[in-house]
Amino acid sequence: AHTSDLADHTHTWVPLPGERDIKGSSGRARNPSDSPDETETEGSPDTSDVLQQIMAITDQSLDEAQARITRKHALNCHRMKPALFSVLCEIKEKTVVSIRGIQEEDPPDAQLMRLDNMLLAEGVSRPEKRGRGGSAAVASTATPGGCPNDNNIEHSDYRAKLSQIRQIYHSELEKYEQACCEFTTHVTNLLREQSRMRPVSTKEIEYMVGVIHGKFSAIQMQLKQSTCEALMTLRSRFLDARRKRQNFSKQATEVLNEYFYSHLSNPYPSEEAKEDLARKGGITVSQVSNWFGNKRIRYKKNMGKFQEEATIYTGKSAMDATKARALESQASCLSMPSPGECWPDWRI
DNA sequence: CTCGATGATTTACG
DNA sequence: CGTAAATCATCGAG
Repeated sequence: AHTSDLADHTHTWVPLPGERDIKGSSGRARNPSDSPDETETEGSPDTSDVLQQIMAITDQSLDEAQARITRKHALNCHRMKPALFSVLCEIKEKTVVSIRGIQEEDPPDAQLMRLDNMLLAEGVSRPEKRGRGGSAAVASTATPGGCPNDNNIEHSDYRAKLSQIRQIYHSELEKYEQACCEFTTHVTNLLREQSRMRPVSTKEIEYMVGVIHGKFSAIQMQLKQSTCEALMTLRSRFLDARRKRQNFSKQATEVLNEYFYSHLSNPYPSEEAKEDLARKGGITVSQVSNWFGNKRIRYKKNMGKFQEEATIYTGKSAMDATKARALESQASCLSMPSPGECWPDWRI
């Protein structure tokens, strides 16, 4: 009888003779952690259209204004003009819609900051200057430039697409910035022009400029959102790809099995051994670790299944005669239900 | 398509 | 941290 007084919970996984494998009896409810909403929204489709329309309208307005410039001039020189102007001033003073409530725009700022942070974290955002919205607080956490601890070399594909996204992002951003400037100039000129006809204070012009900037920053936010979406799509796709499995090459399997079966008594390769195996097999160290983890557990679970494989690979490297005896004993208990002492005590 | 093999991920433990 | 164990998700042969 196994004196399993409080059978220590250590990982000495030598199965005791009497114990059967109680597999799967701890049925755990799987949590449906799937995110079924993988919306495939492509880039920023309509923003540039909108922008174009806005610009078109502006141009149109300007053209019309120019077309009627003669009439304006006539109006300007009309003798009643000063009187009318003052009347307008008077009216305006009475019905003054005070320009307040300019200071909203804060609620969406949280989201904007979130997006910005994400873009920054992903390296899409350059350390660009951003004046608006009081987001100056976010600064110094970002790694400036360097960031040499990027350990994954095999991400070149990912990086390529990332830089593509970044490029698109910046070109679009620049476009918007430029459009914003142009539009602002247009409006400013327009208002200045009209200020000769009706009372328009510089303060109001500034306000309008502020409004315009607000609108454009909203567009920018849309841009950022689109970029974030693209980013997330790319990332999820890439992570999925990482999860996607590709069988190792024959060479890798060979090398791994060779090590495993020639170190059956202690199949726990050291870090150096792992590196060596990784190099020989053309895989990464963590893949080696994964492989050994899987191999150990699966070998233990069903040793009979690996008999053939074992003989193959032990025959190959033939070196460890002392370890091979473990194999011999296993061969005798082929498909017997008591794998008991067949197990050497791995892990000393 | 099914189904076992298998690489990767997650969870829990010391 | 590294590992065991369970589980996921794909591969690949039939």
